[in-house]
Amino acid sequence: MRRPTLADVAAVAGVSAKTVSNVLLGRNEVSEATRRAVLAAVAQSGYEVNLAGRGLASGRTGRVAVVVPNIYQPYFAEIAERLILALEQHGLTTMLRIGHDEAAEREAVLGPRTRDVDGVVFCPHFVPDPDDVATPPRPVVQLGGPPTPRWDCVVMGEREGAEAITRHLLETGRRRIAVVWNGAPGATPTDDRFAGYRAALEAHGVPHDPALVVSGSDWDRRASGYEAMVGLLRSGASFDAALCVNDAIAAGVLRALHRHGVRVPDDVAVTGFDDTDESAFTVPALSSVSPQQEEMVGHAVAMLLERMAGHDGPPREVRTGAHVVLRASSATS
Amino acid sequence: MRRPTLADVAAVAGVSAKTVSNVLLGRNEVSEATRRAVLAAVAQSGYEVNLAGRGLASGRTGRVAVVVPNIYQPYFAEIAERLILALEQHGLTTMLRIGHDEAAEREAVLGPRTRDVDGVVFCPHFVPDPDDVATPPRPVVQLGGPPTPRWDCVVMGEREGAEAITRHLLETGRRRIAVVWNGAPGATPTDDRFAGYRAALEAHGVPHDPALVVSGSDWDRRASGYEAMVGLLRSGASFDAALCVNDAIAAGVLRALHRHGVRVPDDVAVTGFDDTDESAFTVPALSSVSPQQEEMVGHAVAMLLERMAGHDGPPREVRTGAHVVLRASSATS
DNA sequence: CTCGCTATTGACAACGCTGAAGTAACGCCG
DNA sequence: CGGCGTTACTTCAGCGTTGTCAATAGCGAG
Repeated sequence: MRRPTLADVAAVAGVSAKTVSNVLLGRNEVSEATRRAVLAAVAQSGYEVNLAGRGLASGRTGRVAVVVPNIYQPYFAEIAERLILALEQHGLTTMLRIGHDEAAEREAVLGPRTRDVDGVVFCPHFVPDPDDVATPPRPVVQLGGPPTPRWDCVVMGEREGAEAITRHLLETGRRRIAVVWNGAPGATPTDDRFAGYRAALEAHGVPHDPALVVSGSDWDRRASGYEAMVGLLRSGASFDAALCVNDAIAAGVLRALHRHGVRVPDDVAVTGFDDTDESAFTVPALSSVSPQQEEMVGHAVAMLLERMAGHDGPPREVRTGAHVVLRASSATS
Repeated sequence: MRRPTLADVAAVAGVSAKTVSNVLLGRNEVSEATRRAVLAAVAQSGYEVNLAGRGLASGRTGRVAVVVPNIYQPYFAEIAERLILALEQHGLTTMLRIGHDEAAEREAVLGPRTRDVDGVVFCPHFVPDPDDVATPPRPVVQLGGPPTPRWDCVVMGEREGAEAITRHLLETGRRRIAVVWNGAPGATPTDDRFAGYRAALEAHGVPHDPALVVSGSDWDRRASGYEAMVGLLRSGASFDAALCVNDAIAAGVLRALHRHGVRVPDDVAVTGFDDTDESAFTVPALSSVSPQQEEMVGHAVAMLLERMAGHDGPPREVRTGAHVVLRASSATS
């Protein structure tokens, strides 16, 4: 049995195909009586629009690409899930693209393989080279990371959040704060967090010791935090806190400290970032910085919809907040 | 500047649009010289196929829906990520659908909103009612959960894995094994795991105590495991092991035990399931059952591709293995 | 009663691509 | 050398929808 088309519905309702189309598109130039008749015919025949046909005729696809570095990290998984659901609310389907490495990420945002989408929401892991970034062929909204003046950006309070949690460490008496990062600061989307850390140190007149900055080989994996912390312990450096770039890294750090008999928070306070579901369940529970994901996603979707509707102003930047969530891992020693 | 079409490429190459199409589709009725000329013209003009047009003409979309209950759980996140990448290898793009609740899951697999896809890969969380399940309007491959005789299934060794890890607990002297589940056994896709547990008990002549079976309110969240274990502790039941339905639940259980001063593994051994990235980083590290995800995904994609290519045999069932990974949480007390 | 306006609806032509079917040109065989 | 199968390509129609614009009806004003 053939899938019903507009023409079939039209025949049932006794109107033209175009009128059915108008009803389904919510055009207002349809009388109430016709609308009802058409909707009844649609329901009766089980009609569902064919997106290929619509796409061809209208030039829009009803699809949006969401580009994230991965989804094994709860932070990105949550973002992606929220985006999928929010976009679905607006009748848009999501094409999830994984920007594993720099090339994949670039390709997903700018390249032709992400074809036939009306827009892109982009959570960067690599920092796009500003000179290199061509104007994308469709609306792009960036979520997180340092803002690019190339397209609309939603920025969480990365700097503020990092500054606040560092301040918390300083105020509870920590002075030698190790930094466990996901790459050399200066080339990651988390540079703003690092800047926040530096600012807090400075405000407290505590010198920054580069020897306390470490990073693992594989960004964002728990194993990477573990490895980095083991390296730091072996180096013999002394420290009384570990500021981790995110919760996954912090989980690895906690494990490394536990394994080496370092007590948390008694000997070393540990903090994470992102306040993922996991942070409440590590042992001890992890202090973290909570971004306002709901709000971030809302802004991103709103801006993308505006752009897709034709808004053509200059790139915008929306800032959302972040607040510190204190748990046992950074309690006063 | 208008996006180039087949006709534009054809003009450059000096052939008909259909010939360009043939080249791009890999049809073999094209001479080598023409093929080269066409490919050069494609490269020169920066042509990219318009999927709406292709879809309309060919009746296929090049899209596949992947339905998972959520992606905040690392297990499903990994599955989804692997599927996306594997399907991409075959030129298919993925529409990720979240089957939050029973209705959403049902709708995503069978319903019309998952429209315009050539096939579906489905990771069940709810058990579809066999009588209720209509024949889906497109190929479906199920990944995990109890197999349905309705479509192709890839089953991991759920029963065997659960039996093996329960046996391990029994062999290391545990006798009162609490079961922390994600719902009442009998109505979840993890029933096979429960059956494995029962089988192991029986083989060892250990009686099953229903009082030791608990489950939290919100399946699969760490908080749910925490809550369930707190309840069990309060009940005053005595037990020397906790068999958890998955790693997330186990993480919550570990936390609850830690909080109540119960030593793991000395007083109580804890085991998880799925061997997610997290399991190596809990304190203590979590024994778990590792499914062979790579293999599962490979089978699923292969079967789906066959179906999409028109294979029309009866539903098939592929079984993959599972093996126990021992870590500190279940070491001999 | 007629004109002109608005509100509603319809006819038609795309949109870009591929399947089916057709057409040359070529080589091979009897 | 004519017929025939094969190869390499082309022509044509149509997939299901929407944008454009024309057509019609209804209605109030003059």
